Amino acid sequence: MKRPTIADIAARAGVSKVAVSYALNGQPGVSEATRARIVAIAEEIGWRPNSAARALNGARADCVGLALCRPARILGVEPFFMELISGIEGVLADRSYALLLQVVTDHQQESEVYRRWWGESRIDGAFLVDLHTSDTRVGELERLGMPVVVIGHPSESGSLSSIWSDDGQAVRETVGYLVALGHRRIARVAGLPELVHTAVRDRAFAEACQGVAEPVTVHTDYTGEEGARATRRLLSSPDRPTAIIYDNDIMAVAGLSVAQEMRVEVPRDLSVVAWDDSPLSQVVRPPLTALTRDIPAYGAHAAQRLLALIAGESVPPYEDQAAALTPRGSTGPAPAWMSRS
Amino acid sequence: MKRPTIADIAARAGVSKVAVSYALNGQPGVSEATRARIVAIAEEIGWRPNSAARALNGARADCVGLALCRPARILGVEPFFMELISGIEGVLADRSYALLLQVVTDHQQESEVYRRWWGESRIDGAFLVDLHTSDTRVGELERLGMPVVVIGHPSESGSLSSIWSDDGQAVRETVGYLVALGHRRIARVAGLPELVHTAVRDRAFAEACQGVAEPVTVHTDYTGEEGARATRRLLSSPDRPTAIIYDNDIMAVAGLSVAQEMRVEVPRDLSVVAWDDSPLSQVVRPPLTALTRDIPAYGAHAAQRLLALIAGESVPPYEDQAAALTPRGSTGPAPAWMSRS
DNA sequence: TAGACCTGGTTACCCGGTTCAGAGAGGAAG
DNA sequence: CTTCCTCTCTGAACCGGGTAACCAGGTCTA
Repeated sequence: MKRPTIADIAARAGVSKVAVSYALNGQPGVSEATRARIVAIAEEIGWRPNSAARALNGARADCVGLALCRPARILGVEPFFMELISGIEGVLADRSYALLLQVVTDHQQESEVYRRWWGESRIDGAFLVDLHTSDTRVGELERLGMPVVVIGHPSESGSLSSIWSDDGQAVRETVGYLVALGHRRIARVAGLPELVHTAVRDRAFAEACQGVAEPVTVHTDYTGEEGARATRRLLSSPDRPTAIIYDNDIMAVAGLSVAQEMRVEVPRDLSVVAWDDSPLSQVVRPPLTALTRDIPAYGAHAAQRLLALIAGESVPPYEDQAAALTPRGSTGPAPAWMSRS
Repeated sequence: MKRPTIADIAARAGVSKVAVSYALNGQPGVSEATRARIVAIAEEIGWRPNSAARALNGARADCVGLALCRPARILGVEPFFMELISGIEGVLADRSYALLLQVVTDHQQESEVYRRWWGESRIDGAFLVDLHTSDTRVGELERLGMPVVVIGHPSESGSLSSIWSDDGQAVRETVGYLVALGHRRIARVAGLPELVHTAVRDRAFAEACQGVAEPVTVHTDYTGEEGARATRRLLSSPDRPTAIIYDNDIMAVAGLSVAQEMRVEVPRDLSVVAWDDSPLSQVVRPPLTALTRDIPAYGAHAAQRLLALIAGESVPPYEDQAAALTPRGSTGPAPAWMSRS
């Protein structure tokens, strides 16, 4: 049971291969009657174009690539990537584009994967995520000449097209809110320091606190364990913070547990803010005040841009909506003892 | 800057295309000296085989497919799939296999995606997950004649190869443990009832409780909200359960919050068990007793089997390790008032 | 009535790599 | 000195589509 080809259809319809090709691609050159006959036969024998044969003629691969360079244990925990992927998928599926995915262990391997996929014409373009400061991948991808959309800050994307959201804005909004509530010692449990968006948040955080609050930033690897450890250390310090901003929700939840374990009541003694909202933020007690972003939409925009790029359009950097603060039960006025200190 | 082809290499080396093909594929038919020269040139100009051209000759696509049929919001929350995928990736990456991923909205679309990928010879095989009772996809895939590994119970996999783990065993172990702790009213907040593994757990749960405890099962859609609602209802009933088993960890965490909100202390008044362990289970307070499975390993085994199947080997159904109970702080002896009831 | 122009179809060749049937060259055996 | 074999290497065909160029016949226009 071989796969049917256009030659089979041509034989059945009593026309040449070319007529079949034109008919099935909606090109002019065949009568409507013949076209209908050919389409009916194709339908009947379940013909599908062989993507390899098409690709050979320089056609699109109808596929884009994404290599993820994070350890599996973090990937599994952070909803961010799955949400991003499902957003990307939503757009790709409409255009029958597929997503080629590979988990890699380091940047060198990641560049190699992209080079291979592109070299083998398996993909028409790719996404680049988790930008590092002075990222080697940017240069490599620029050299390939492949359409790429960087999901990250344009300042580090070189000549590649990028999509980003203003994390600084979100930081300022959050700090402003906490300061208004009377908080003067605010800590941030941040993610990996080598990531560009961590650096952006770090800087914005320091600036936003300038003159109104004492900022403390602790870097972690995004896992709950490190989030818990950082929280324990922060809450044990003599001038402990009255508010903590966590760079993801899993760490915020971990921090919340540590606070409970240390008899620090949230939000009475400590306010907690989580970056990136997920159902998780809402099921814990108290529900977490969170920086909400529509991540699937973010992915969808990135996908649209990549497809436009592949179609040959020029795509300027695009700033997506910044995360917005969604106040819930985990934040409140700074504790009274603050004034005494 | 066109991609180099074997013709370019042939021209440079002063030999025919055929010699180049043989040389680069390690086939006999060229002298070692020529081979070395050709390989060196290929290396130098950065040649990569065009996968399309290879596929055209009936070669493998070096790619397998996975279509996920779950709403995005659930995908993002459940670590299961990301962990499964990273396990699959680990094996695929070693053999330079890629994973083609698509999120679909229903089974019909899913079958269509597989049919297209296979028809277009984009993939050499696929995984099938989230089996339903009397699943239409099984028949469709059998008809395609494509190598498929079903991640689910063999009884519903038809003639397709399958990999599964004995959820019944895990249920029995958990119920036995709870009964030994004195629990007599045990509830289960289960997942989607149409999924085969939910049905398997349902049955095993009913059987395990036979004669030793009163089982109650509530079905949900795996989200925290429904988990919370189910918990609220269970804890409000006059003969409320003293232990609840949740089908995933997000619902268990939600349930834990509901218990706290209702002043039901865990584990004093209520024991909680989560199915599938994740860092999340360990960061909440108290840490959750969980049914631990090595999901990445599960995915890895599935991938190995699929590759074997593609290689033409016959692959019998494979039973992976059952989930093992990892007791933590959320389970304890049944409350004293139990004896009065 | 001749030339230009559509219509519906064909032939020929390309894409990049694989495979198969030989063709020379060189060496060993008879 | 043949004959035969082996080792290298090549030309041609092929995989399944796409595309350019062309051609026969009918229609329109000058």
